[in-house]
Formats: sequence, C-alpha cells, structure tokens
Amino acid sequence: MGLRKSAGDWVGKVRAGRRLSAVARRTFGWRELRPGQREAMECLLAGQDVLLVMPTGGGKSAVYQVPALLIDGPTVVVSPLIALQRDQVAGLAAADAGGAVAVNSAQPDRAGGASLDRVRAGDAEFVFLSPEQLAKPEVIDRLRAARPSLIAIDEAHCVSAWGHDFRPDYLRLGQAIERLGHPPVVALTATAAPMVRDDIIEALGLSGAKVIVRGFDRPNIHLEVRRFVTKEDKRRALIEDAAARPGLGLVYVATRRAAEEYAEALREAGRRAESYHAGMKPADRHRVHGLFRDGAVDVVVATSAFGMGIDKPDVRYVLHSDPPDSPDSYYQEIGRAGRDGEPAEAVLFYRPEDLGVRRFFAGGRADEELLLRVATLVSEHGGAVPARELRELLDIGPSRLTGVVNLLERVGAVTLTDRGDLRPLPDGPDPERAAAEAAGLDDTRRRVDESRIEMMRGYAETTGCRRRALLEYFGEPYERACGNCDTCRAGAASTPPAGRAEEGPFPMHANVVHKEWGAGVVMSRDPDRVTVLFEEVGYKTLSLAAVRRDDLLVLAS
DNA sequence: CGTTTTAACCTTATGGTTAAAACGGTGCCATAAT
Repeated sequence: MGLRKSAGDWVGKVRAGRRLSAVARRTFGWRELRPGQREAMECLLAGQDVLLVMPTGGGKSAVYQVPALLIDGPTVVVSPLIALQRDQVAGLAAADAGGAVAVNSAQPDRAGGASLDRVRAGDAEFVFLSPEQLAKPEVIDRLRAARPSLIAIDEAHCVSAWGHDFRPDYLRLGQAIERLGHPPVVALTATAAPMVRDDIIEALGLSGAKVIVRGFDRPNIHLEVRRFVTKEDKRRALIEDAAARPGLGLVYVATRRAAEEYAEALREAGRRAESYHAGMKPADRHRVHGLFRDGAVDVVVATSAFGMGIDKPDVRYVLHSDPPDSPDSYYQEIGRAGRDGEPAEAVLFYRPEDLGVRRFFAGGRADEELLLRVATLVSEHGGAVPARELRELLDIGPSRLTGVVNLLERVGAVTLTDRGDLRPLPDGPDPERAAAEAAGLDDTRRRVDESRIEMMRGYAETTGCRRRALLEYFGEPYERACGNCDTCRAGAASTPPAGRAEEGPFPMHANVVHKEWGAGVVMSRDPDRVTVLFEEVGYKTLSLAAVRRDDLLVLAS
C-alpha cells in the first residue's frame, strides 16, 4: 500500500478515463460521460463488479458498451425480453461496435449455434441472452470457450422481482457467472430499493461489488392520490380524468379485463385509447407499441406487461386504477412519465380493497410436499440425477423444478452440476429438515413481499409528503416537503423531526434490533413513528410511543 | 383478498335473492399440429 502503488493507480485511472471518453465519442457519439457512468466504467476496467442504479435515459447501456470495446473478449448481456434483445442488437449494429448477436428461441437458428459460432470466432463483441439460455450447459460451454471478458445484467431488478417464482432461472445467474469464469460483472437497473439491491448482489454472487446509485428523484412528476369508497366512483373519476387530459398518457390496471374495459370506455369518451396486456396476440401488442412510439394514440391502458424498454420522453401522465405490489413497481411505472423533464403527473386512484388482488398474487405457499419429494429422491439416489428424469418422474415443468432446486440449494441440501444434474450435498440436512427449511425461506420472502404491499398502502394513506415517502423507501434521506405533491400543496404535509438525519433516538439508516422481529434498518422517521426494514419480516412502521413504552427497539452496537 | 359469475332456491311469471365457485400478472422455452 505504498505511495508508488497509489500513484500508479492514479496514473492508470487517468489513462483509463481518457480511453473511455475516446471510445464513447468515436464509436457511440457521446460527447461526455456523466459521473456515475464514468465511475462504473472505471471499476469494470479495474476488474471490480458493479451494481448501477440509474434512471432510464441516464445512459446505462453505455456503462457496459464502452468498456466492452476496451477489453479483449466478448461481452455477455443478459436481457429479460426478446424484444429488448432485438432492439439492442439493432442499436449496436448501427454503431461500429464489433457486432452483436442474440441467442434465443425466436432466432431462425434455434439452438443459437451460428450466433455462438460468431462469438467464438471473435466476430461478435456482444451476445444477448435470456437467463433461461444461460441455464443450458451447452450454451455455457460454448460461451466459456469464447472467453467472455465482461458480463452485463440488464434490468437487474428482474433478478429479485422474478427470480423467486416467475422466472427462477434468474436466481441461477450467479452460478452461470462463476462458470463463465466470473469476469467483471455489471448489474444495471433504474429502480432498486436497498432490499432489492441486496437481493441482486446475493443472487448474482457480487459480494465485492461497487454499488453506485444516481439521481432517484424525479421532481417534475407531480404526485397525487385520490381516494374512493366505491369502485363505480373510482372508475367514473378515472375515465373522466383520463379523457380530459391533454398529451400522451398511460393507465396502469391490475387485470387484463380492466385494461380492455377502460380502453373501451375511453374510446367512447372520444380518445384514441388502446389496451395492452400479455393475453393479446403478438401482432396486436406490436401494433400498440408502434402507435405509442409514434404518438398516434392518446392513452394506453395496460397491465404491468407494458413498459420495460420504452423510453418515450413526452409521456405527460401515468394513472393507476389500482395500487401495484410495491413502491418499487409504482416508481418504475410512474417513472415513465416526464422523461423530457417537463411537468408530468402521477395519480393513484386508490381504494384499500384494491390491495387485495396484490395480496392474492403474492400468496401461494411453497409446495412443501414437492420440496420433500425432490429432496428425498436426490438424497436416496446418492449420485447425479438428471433433471429431466426427475421432471418426468414428478410430472412437473422445468421452471417448477428450478424453483424447488433453488430453495433446496439455499438450505444446502442439493446442488446442480455443470451438466445440469442434481446431486445431494454431503453434510446437508436430511430431506425432512431440508424441505422444512426451504419452505421457511419461502415464507420469509413472502412476508417481506406482503410488507412491501403494506408500504404501498403507506404511500397511498400517508398524510406527509408523498415524494418523501417514496424516496425514503429507496433509502434516500429526504427530510423535508417537496412542494409538488397533493399533500404538500394542501399544506398538510407533516414535517419530519427537527434536526439532522443522524440525530434522534433512531437515526436514519441506523441498525436496530426489535424484541420479536430481530435485526433491521431505520428507513424513515416521523415525529411519532419510525419505519424499519427487518430482515425476516420486511417493512414495519412502529409508533414511537409504543416503542418507548414496551422498550421494543434498541440500537444495535 | 375482493369481485364476478354461476348455481340453487323459492314460487308459480318471471325474476329476485343468496350462497357457492371461479378467477385474477409478469415471459422465457420446447414441442406439436397445421
């Protein structure tokens, strides 16, 4: 750690910085790099993993594309949607960036053989794949042979949002990264609360990663919640509101049916309205995307299927007919408004009952019976069991089995070999205990998910500044009132406790321990309440009076 | 969990209420039938 080494580092950094700027300008036409971008790129060039949380339009792709051209060897990009892969391949083809290919089921060449050949031959600098592709041993083998020098995980919040149930191969990316030799990895996302960041880092195995968080606040988006008692009143108010608004807008709804009904009602009200959800034919979805992109529609009424990858600057409003499952989802969705920096509005049409459908989606307990059967079969077999045989025996699909394996692996009962076979771990728990512990892990996650729904309720029902509620949820102290939300304008926003963030009995981000709920971190403070994110039970808001009376919470040493 | 649809019932033309059942989001991939 002598002077010479740090001087060398400094010289190296300056050199790296110049090279980065040169490539950014020459190849991609970017005049200058922003601080967060540059810092992330320098870490990658120095061999360090990075988790980058930065708003869309902030140039996240640049963060892997520029270093990719400075390091020998191809760059593996994990991307959740084939449509996104297509867009990115097309974008890179326009630049002189060394070629880009995608490997997925939509390619004419199904097994991705030709694409992977191009990568191997050094003919493609970028290769885009889904996590499901990386779950296939032959794909890993062929990629490894090409000696990838950089891995980018795009839309990395999907790891946390989808990995635990919907697309379990997302949780297997950590192993894929190791099998590819763990070159520098950058995980990119626009929205991730501290809990989600931890989840991503753990799942991807990026324990030494540099976490870079930039520009969360979107001050031009006015925040508002309108509360209703009956669904008819809410429905009428939303249609009236959307029908009267100038400019392009989005309406998010909870169900496919609601998407079609609201779109129909808005058409009757004379607006150019289209619905969008995953149950529509691909051609129709494509058509709506096109209309939206061209501004040839006034409003798109959609489920959560609509949004990833869209970057339209002039969306003027985002309305929600139902609260989403978390502030994470809400911020992601309203963040599609006002990208041009001009005033935009986010209005939540709220009834507490509408949180029910989210609770339903978050429900569905782990199948302990199935966990036990898999654990038992693998344990009794003793050797490597091909996943395919196990699936046929149990008559379950690949994603179901992967979900079960993920849980059993986390409790140390089984492991997946690099040929995709299941193997019992020596010194692992016996099958009964493994199944019980795995089900327990899943219960913990579900409790945390439910607490995020409660945080959404908290946002909708707060009497304080709404921006503050959102930003503090994302771990950004915001101990003031924004002046651009409904509560602030009504002059009703309560003020946070006097003094600076680090003062008071439970300072912001302090580690605390609760009598029953264990360890947690202070996320937000009010004069009479404190919100804590607990590892085991998720978010809880505690009354300071009760905390004092029963001595519920202490600062951790 | 909440809402909507279907079924069951009561009672005697046609509903009208009530209880039970069904349904609800996100996308890869592979494989089979045209």
